[in-house]
Amino acid sequence: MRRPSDTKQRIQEVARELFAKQGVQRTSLQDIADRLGITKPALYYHFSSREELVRSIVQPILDEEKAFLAGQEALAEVKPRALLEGYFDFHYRHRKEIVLMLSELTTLADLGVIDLVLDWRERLVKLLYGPEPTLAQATRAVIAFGGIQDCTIQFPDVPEDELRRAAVDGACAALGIAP
Amino acid sequence: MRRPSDTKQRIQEVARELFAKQGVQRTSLQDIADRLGITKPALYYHFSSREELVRSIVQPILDEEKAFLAGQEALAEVKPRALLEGYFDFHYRHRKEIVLMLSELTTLADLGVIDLVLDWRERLVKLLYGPEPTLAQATRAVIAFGGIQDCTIQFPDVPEDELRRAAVDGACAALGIAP
DNA sequence: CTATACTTACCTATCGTTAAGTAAGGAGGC
DNA sequence: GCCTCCTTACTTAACGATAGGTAAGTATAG
Repeated sequence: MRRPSDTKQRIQEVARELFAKQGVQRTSLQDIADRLGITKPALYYHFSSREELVRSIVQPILDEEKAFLAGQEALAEVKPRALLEGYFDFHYRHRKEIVLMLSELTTLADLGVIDLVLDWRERLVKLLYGPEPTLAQATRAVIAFGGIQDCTIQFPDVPEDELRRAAVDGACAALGIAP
Repeated sequence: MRRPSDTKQRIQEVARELFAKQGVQRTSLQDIADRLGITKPALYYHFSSREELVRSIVQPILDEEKAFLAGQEALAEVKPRALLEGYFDFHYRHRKEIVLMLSELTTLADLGVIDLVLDWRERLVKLLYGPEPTLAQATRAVIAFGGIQDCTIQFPDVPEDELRRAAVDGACAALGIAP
């Protein structure tokens, strides 16, 4: 037996980097292989297809968001500020991958990302305002959650703690609840 | 002489539709030509390249946003609510094209769209809070403007007037100003 | 006759993917 | 210590499909 290599992880790192920089669609397997100093078919030793490589990067994040939502829904009572903070933390942690997901939604349509994102928004609103929110409530929620997400992307140089406070305060103001 | 045709406009209509539905990158010239019942090289009679076709759809919107911002900056005094309403109207009017721009930012990197969008955000913040906004002010602005944009995309079935009131009210709340 | 608005045929480049071959190196028998 | 075997981790070569793009020819209407 030969000892295992860390090539699979390195492929994912390079893919993440290139996907974020130049887009999923515009990144060819050749680009990734060149960057690693290996050949294109070598990628097929580690991933059965290009799609599997993309999925291996995106899927864990989708699963984590799913788990976060399920956890919040299981609570007897939702605390809005805690929900917003959890939402911020998740999006801050994965901001790079989230940028690439948002900036190429159509590419990831095969993975069902679009429907998932729409579904999340709906469930988040319901967590705050119950099953039949008014238009005013729904718009406030879109502004608050969308705004938090935007903030994690928009201010790369601000320390996490400081940004979390500012973003969650802003979201609270949009929702009309005490910070 | 033969009379001019409206084919050029029809190409743009079909392109807009397909770009929005399946993405810019995933839409080939063949797709567009097939949909119109003409051949691929016929597109080259009306547009010198694929990129020129894409640009012909995106550029007018970029120009309009630029003009909107310049107009607001030329005002002696900026009225926040009026700024938010103007921002809403612009984004509502072009929401289809804006979806395709946002959902494929990397594809449009050649057109400089990413830098433009970042520049706009900066100028919008400065319109509200002057040249050196605090972090709290900058995050509020991102939440407010990003939120308005999200609302124009998120609620396709809500009448424009109703949505404008709800979205702008929500943005005002995020900014902490009277609706 | 001439400009318009195409079509037909074809080019080259690149894509994801596969088949087949190979160097490296630990495991097990002797 | 050495040989054999098998797995790991690749490489080389090539495939078919499809992309954007071009050159040359043609039907139509003023």
